Amino acid sequence: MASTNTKQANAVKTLQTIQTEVQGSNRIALSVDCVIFGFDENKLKVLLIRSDLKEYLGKWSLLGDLVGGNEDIHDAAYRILKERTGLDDVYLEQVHTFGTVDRHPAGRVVTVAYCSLINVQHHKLKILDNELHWHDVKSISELAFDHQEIFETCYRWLQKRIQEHPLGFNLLPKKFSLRDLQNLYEAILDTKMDRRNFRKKFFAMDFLIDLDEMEQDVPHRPGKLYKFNFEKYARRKKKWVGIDF
Amino acid sequence: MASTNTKQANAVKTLQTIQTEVQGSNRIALSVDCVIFGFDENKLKVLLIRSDLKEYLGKWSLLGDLVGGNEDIHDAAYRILKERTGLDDVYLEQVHTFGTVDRHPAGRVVTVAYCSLINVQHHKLKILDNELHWHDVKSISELAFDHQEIFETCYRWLQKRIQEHPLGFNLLPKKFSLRDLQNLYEAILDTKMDRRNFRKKFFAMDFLIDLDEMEQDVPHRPGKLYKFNFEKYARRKKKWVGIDF
DNA sequence: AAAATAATGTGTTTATTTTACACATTAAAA
DNA sequence: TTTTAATGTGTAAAATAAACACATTATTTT
Repeated sequence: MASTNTKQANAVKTLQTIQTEVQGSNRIALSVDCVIFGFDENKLKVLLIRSDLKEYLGKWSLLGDLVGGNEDIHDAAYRILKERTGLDDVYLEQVHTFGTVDRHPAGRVVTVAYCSLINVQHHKLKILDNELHWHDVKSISELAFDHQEIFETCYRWLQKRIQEHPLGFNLLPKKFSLRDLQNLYEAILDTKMDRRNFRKKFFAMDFLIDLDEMEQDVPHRPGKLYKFNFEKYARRKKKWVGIDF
Repeated sequence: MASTNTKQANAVKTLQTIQTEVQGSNRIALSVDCVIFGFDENKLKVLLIRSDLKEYLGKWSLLGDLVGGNEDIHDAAYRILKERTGLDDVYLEQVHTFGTVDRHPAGRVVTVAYCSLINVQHHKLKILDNELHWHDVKSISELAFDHQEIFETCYRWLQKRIQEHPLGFNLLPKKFSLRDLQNLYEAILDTKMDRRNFRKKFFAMDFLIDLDEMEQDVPHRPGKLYKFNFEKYARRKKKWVGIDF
């Protein structure tokens, strides 16, 4: 609870003083953990790796690594993604920082959780590591460290976020049908929606571009393909006040 | 961009190996910065302190401190609040972590930003530090370090958050009038609202308890006083899906 | 004491958004 | 050719949000 270095709270400090503190004994290992979501076979997946630690053998864990002393935390997250998935043009967003004292058996490690959404099809071409596995989010349990908590925080974040921002399209191929899109939302939110109202809603938003193409090789009547108009979305006038607890 | 310690990505590591890394050279100073909001004279305020650093003399900065090597980051945030405001039963929530390499002149310091909402009346009794000042959020500029960016991130967070959660009541006295509440929302969201619709909305939510008391010492017809029913709010059934970009 | 003032407190109408719901169409499969 | 299982579309009802005006009350002013 107590830190050693600021009981005389308001004395004016010199850069010298601060430097001493910053280089002092209470420096902490900082890591980044990535919760990498994918969407495959109409199920929401998360990419896990068998724990690095022999002590956690058999447990799955998030993809993480220490942040370099000279490395931006955001860069660290991208580095991990690149190393693990081979992808470098991915959606990535910081979610939360976990800083309890005993969360890591090796010592004090504070970790910053990032969420990433990737296109599994795209990724499959590059995956090469059989310690990695796409897990169905519905059957996640008993992760190593506090990764269960981190995962749950990120999953809740995704559920909320996807309702307010067009993140989900990062999980789909560039061209998708409205059924694909609805399956995605239903999988992430774990609910069923009315097909007609769902379509009406997205058409009304007017961010979908009709590609005048049809699905190929589907075992039923093919649906039309669309892509998301990110440019138009960026230019939207954002709606504002609406109190709703 | 590169860290030294995980190029052989998938080798199984022992606790020993990890410990070496965790105690290694890339440990980082971690700090917490608190964006403390208050509401006074119908204006949203933020509590700032003259920079600790002589080098930043004249600049205002957020209230922060290094996190102790054995201190939970959340505890660190509470500690700072307690030290600076004398208050310990405050609303506090983590917002974002800022981790660019050069954000602090004294060396590598990654900082976790927390937002706090406090009751200024309550706080005034305990304030004792004339290096501290409540600034109107509308006239914030040129803060020390990257605190301008941190502040703006937290302010946007508050604007969004207050529309979805009953945070705002932490800024008001326990007993408040509906006019107080509307003034609060108008100040935070920087907008005007229709009084009748505002009241209708909050009454419909049914989380306000009518105290059967009136305002005292106001230079006009006194309004009724209410308090927020946090217990009932906690038991609400939360509404769910509603896609709206 | 009366009149003027400046706020509180309330209700209705309209527009918008959301929900519920059913049938025709198309391509693949049988 | 028939069957099947999906796509594609429209409308009515309900709920929510927005626009809007007047009576009431306590204070202040005259």
